[in-house]
Amino acid sequence: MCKEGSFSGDGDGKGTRPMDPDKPVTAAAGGAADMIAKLQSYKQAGASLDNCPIRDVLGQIGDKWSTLLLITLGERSHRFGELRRAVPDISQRMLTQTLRDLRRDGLVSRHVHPTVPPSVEYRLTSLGHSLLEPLSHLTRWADAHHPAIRAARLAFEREVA
Amino acid sequence: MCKEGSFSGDGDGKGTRPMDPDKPVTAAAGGAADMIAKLQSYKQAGASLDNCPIRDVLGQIGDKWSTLLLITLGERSHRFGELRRAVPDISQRMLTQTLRDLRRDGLVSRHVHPTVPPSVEYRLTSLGHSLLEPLSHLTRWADAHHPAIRAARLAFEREVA
DNA sequence: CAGCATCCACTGTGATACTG
DNA sequence: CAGTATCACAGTGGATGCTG
Repeated sequence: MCKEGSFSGDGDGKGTRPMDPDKPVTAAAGGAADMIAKLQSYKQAGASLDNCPIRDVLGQIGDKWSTLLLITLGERSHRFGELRRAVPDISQRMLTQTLRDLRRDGLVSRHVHPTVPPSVEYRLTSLGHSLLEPLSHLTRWADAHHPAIRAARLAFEREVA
Repeated sequence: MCKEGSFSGDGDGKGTRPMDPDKPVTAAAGGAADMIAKLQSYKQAGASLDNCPIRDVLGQIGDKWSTLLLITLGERSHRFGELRRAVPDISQRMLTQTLRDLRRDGLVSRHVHPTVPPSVEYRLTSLGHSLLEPLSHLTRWADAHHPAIRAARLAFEREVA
């Protein structure tokens, strides 16, 4: 299993970057190599990769609604109903549940205003906010390469057919 | 692209974003704001967010095995059996299926060597390789903040109890 | 308004056995 | 070796109705 306090097995420190917000993106290959090396160390550390950070985080934000809510809350804090309207095709069940999971992981905080019609405000915690930046790299990639992916899918369909 | 940052000058009445004092959002806002603006434009473009790039990509790499395989293949190309050994707890069914999906999206290519015992080599395409970099930002974040997340989960458990 | 409870369909995942 | 096929099951997500 994964280690507790020190997440990187390496002692050289090249893998431990303490979330500098304006880190240069130039660490392209470096970042990837880092990631690969990290994975290797996980494999050696524990037999199971089930609870390694990568899985843990991706399992969460990889679900259907988390990122959408995270980004929406990244704009500004929203009330429950606002979120429903902001993400129209989410069911109220999933909104509640996803918010709960996000809250559970410390990414979102919940603030109840004791008014007569209850009013609950959700907003990103600092942790949640810090996730937006790495997430944006991914969404930027997704955006940039989405046409390529769709093209690949079409090509694949033809290929199999 | 991404010029539609209209929300930045929001000027809405509640523009006062009560921010956690320990986390200035300044630097992260660059990429993140872009992402937020993009989401806004998606919402306006189509009624459904189902097929927006973010969902499309995250839905793929958010599954249980894709990232693991992507990173593993990022190290070097692997044969089928090598991948099984490299990711011990994947079932052969899921390995096949995930590889197929990855291939479908043009992230991985498949090369059959017509030897007597069939030998198939999988490797990242350039598209797949390009995904490694943004992905590494996320894994780095995951790694760095995993303790915080686990702490939040523990705190949450206590809180509800 | 915000949220919970229930029922239900679909999909992702795994175990096992079989094939080219 | 590199798959495919079948079955079984758990988790996810949607629809609906109810509550404080």
